[in-house]
Amino acid sequence: MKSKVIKEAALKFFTIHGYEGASLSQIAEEVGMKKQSIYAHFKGKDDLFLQVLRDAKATELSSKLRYFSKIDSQNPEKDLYGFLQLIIELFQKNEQLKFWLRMSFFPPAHLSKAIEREVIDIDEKVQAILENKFQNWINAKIIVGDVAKTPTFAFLGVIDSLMMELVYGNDGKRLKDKLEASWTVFWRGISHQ
Amino acid sequence: MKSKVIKEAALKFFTIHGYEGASLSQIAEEVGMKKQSIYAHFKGKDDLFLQVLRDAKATELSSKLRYFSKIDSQNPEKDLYGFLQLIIELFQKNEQLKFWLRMSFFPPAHLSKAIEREVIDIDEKVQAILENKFQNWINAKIIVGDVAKTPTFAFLGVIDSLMMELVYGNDGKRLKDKLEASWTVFWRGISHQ
DNA sequence: ATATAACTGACGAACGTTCGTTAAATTAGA
DNA sequence: TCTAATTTAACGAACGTTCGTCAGTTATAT
Repeated sequence: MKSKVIKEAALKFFTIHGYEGASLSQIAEEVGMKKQSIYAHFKGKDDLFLQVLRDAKATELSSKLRYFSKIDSQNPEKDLYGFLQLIIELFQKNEQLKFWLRMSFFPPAHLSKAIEREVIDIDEKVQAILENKFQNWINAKIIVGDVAKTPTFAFLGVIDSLMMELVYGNDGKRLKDKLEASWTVFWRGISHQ
Repeated sequence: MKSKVIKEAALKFFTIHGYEGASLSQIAEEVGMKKQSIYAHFKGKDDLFLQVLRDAKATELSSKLRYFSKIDSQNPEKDLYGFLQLIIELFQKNEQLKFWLRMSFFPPAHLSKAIEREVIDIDEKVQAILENKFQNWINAKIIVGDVAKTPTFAFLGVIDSLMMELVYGNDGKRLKDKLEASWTVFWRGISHQ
């Protein structure tokens, strides 16, 4: 109960200030208690951080898996663009994806190994799903190409650029323009014409 | 002279640990002196950081401008792919681009405004150059499209995804694969066929 | 001799963490 | 059901350490 509130505050400050920049006293103050009281719920700063990390991972993974299981996979144009919109939605609905992104690329040094493991775990799962779907679309001659790896990696690149735009600031116009441009060129690049 | 060595050490630790995670004593030890001696060269941590930031900005901007002034702009396939390779080279030659990337997206909170100004400054310059070149290529019917903004933003997206891959780790194979995939799809997406 | 750059020493503040204590909530036994 | 024992969650105080910073002093070099 209370530990959930602490984790929410921790998520916020870890996201804004990073691991080193976020202090337990800040987090505790946000919740309305003293920093010592955090130790009644967590073994220390690392423990708190890793629990926040694993929560964020679980949220992100389940969101993506749910999306892939929901779609019928017969219309790549709709399915893939919908996936990009899902990411935008995830980013704006909660802070977990932004936290995840920050820690994926700039982890606290003494926890980088543990973080890397979690990141690779998600990345491989998503990549495998996408590669499978692209292979089916190629076989069905819905999109062009011979190996599924090319559109998969290119699409992962579109996702990366979208996330960079999301984290960059909240210029909604610019986000929309860049997404539209990347998507237009990407789709033209993998579809028959 | 010595302040250059200090800035190099500072660049290293700011890049690895971020502003809050990097300490003056670490930096001084790397150089072989006491942290108090840094104050003979810089007014404080912020001053050191901002000078490192502006050095990184200058390096990045001049590298990119030099590239654009060097090419003949008659062969977009070669020019654009060459620009991507320039970025890889910049990333591996010095740490400044990685530092720049980290601080662009996750700046220390109390300096975020000053950093944002510098980032926008570079971004706008590069974007303007690219947009101009793309417009010329469109007019010469070398690439498809009606408005230059679309390929420009899409290419900026490819750059973003490339940088994410560069910062992600040093799996050279994966970097090569993702770059090749993104480039293949991007080029097919903007070229006649 | 003057200026520059390094040093030692010390400062207040903040950090994460541990301790012992208190008060409230929960459980156990009669 | 009433009481006693236990657990939980918060607290103030303090720990040792590190942080960035400043003042005064010594060494180096022009």
